[in-house]
Amino acid sequence: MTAEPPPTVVDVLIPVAVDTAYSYRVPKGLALAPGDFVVVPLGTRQTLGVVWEARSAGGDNLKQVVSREDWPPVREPLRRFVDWLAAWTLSPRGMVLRMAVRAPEFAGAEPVRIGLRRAGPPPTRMTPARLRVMTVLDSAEAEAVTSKKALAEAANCSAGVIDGLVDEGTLETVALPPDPLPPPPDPDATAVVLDPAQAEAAAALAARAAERRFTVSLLEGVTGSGKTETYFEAVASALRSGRQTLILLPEIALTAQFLDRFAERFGVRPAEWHSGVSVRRRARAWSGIASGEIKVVAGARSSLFLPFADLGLIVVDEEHEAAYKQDDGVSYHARDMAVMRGRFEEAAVVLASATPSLETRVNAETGRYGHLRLASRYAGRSMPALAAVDMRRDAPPRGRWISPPLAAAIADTVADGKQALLFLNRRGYAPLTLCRSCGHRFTCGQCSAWMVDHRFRGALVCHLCGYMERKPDHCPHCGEVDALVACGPGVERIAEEVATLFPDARRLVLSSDMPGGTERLRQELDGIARGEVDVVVGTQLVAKGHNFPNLTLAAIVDADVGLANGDPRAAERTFQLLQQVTGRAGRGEAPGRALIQTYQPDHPVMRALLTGDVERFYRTEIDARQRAGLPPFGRLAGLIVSATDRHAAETHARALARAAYAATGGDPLARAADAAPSIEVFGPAEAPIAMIRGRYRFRLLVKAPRSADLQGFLRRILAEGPKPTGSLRVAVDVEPQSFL
DNA sequence: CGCTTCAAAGCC
DNA sequence: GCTTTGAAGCGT
Repeated sequence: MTAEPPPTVVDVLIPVAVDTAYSYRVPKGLALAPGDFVVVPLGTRQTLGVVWEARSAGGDNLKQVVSREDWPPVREPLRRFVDWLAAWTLSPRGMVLRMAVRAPEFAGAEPVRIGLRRAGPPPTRMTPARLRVMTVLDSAEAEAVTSKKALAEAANCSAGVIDGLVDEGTLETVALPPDPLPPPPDPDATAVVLDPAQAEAAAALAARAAERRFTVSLLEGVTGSGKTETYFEAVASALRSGRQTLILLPEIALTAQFLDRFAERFGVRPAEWHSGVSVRRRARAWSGIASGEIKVVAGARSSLFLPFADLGLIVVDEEHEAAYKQDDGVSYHARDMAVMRGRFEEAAVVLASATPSLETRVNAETGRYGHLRLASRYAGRSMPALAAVDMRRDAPPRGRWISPPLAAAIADTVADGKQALLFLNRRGYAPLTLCRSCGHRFTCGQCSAWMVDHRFRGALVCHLCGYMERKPDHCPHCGEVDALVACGPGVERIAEEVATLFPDARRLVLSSDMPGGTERLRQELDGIARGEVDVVVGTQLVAKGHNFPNLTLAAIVDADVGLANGDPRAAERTFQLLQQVTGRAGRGEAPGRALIQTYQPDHPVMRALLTGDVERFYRTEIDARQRAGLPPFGRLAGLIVSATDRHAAETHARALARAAYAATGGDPLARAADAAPSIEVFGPAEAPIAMIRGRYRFRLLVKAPRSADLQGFLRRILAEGPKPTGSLRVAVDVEPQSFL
């Protein structure tokens, strides 16, 4: 048996928008294997890349690899995942690799932390601030080494005082070793108490997590059934077999509350991975995950690309959440990609939700996924009592939106020292402003949608394209002063109504456009959980996987919003959202109730919510999907055209639609249900335009009965259709479906 | 004829 | 994605 000759040529995938791996010559004395991080020349610059393939032949006229980075290599399952994901989303492999290597790029730059310790006699000139610093240092342990910032904080002085002491020679700086990693989560840290239904599901999941085999399970449990505690037992099982776990959460659900719950069960918090984590901590986490020392990561969708050494379990919490869809750059659905990552890693995947998506339900029903159910609430707690308020009969006074029955319910709740949640999926004060004198409607100059009154900010904002202007005091059309009227409610207006009705109640408005970003939002959510608010008025983000133990009333201000917006998922989304919101009530000791204000109490979505006949709702929706050939039975993809110029985006989208119809032999710009034999294209007329991060997006939906048809078709129109120019970009977003 | 601007074409 | 390149636009 002869030893394998060392590779002389390597194909290196580079994290830029290129699909092919480039070949480089390996310099003598450098041993390279697939997965190794390398620095290679690219054009005039040098860049980081990953060895994708290694060969031992030819390559004389190639450029040479510059060096090898001493980082843990990208393991084969992750490399295959990158390849697969790129093929599935029709994006360049380099762009997918980019998502996996963004963190280690910072790793090399991790700054050394500076600590301080006593080094000499007290300063000649002692001041109160200096004395405080000395006291802090003396009271600390023998090796009193802290960071400068921490020391300054402890001594209640500025960092300048400490610098002064260093100059005097009283203190000296030392390079701190990196903080030792916290101990691994302990599967036996606490005695676990589960009710029989939970215990049964937990045992099944734990068994799968111990199997070292790819499986997918749907954990479907009503709100408050203790899904989290149940899947924690799968985590414990993975820990016992020494394998790692990834818990995927929608970004917003990654709160202190979740981490604390984890810590209660396992003794320590899991490693965190989301946009709010600092570069240094991310670099630390990255290497800990790659080395296998970090056992459990709780992360947002970007954590799908982490370099796990031995991933045994992936939990996707709130699997139905639309937030799992990544829509810029590479478009992917994190839940589905989690399933595929699990497949490549031979890991168990658990999808958890109270209101699973239709495609996951179907996958469970057909036996492709395992199906575990928790039908009732944990610890004998009951589901909230549900009631509809028929707005045709119990109408609120003119210009008000809180009906008398709802107002009474809020009054009872607050009087009882409990919390009430008013849900309305509409940001701002009022969705429409018009002039009482001439009837002029304020519309967006850029995209003709209604301008939404944001009274807190004193502005009119277009929710479609983001255009914003100061709110004028006179009508721009007829010049009349003080004639502008706000029509309809937004959360701000509901909050105003609450203030009028209950002046003494502590109120909080939560909506995604709130200043302060996700960090502030997390704090507010934690604040509500601590009972610092009486009445919360919020948009959909209050629906998301948060536990408010003191909340006993959940009310839907207008349940009909979103039912008639043309989205093929409108009914499913509305049902999921409202079910999640009503499920917020009564999670603690006290029983909860939910009120649904609607003008259509007989609508199937309301019926399902009110009667709790979820099965019938799913049945109806799944049948409708099957008839329409939509996912999970047919395939749907979006061609997303985006540009900084609206006209360019629209024109290009139309041209692409034309190319698509031509390719199907169909009739351009008509809904091609009958014209196209196998591919159906919904043209731009059906596609909403939106502005995200300064770019107009136009979406062209393409429908096909089979995945292969769709992939080939998209490839063809992308190759043969009009080429995007300038700032125009085209991305492909494949809707979730069964792909296993 | 030079200088700026902007989109297109490679990158091994 | 980034860098180079080359053609078009504009002014002297």
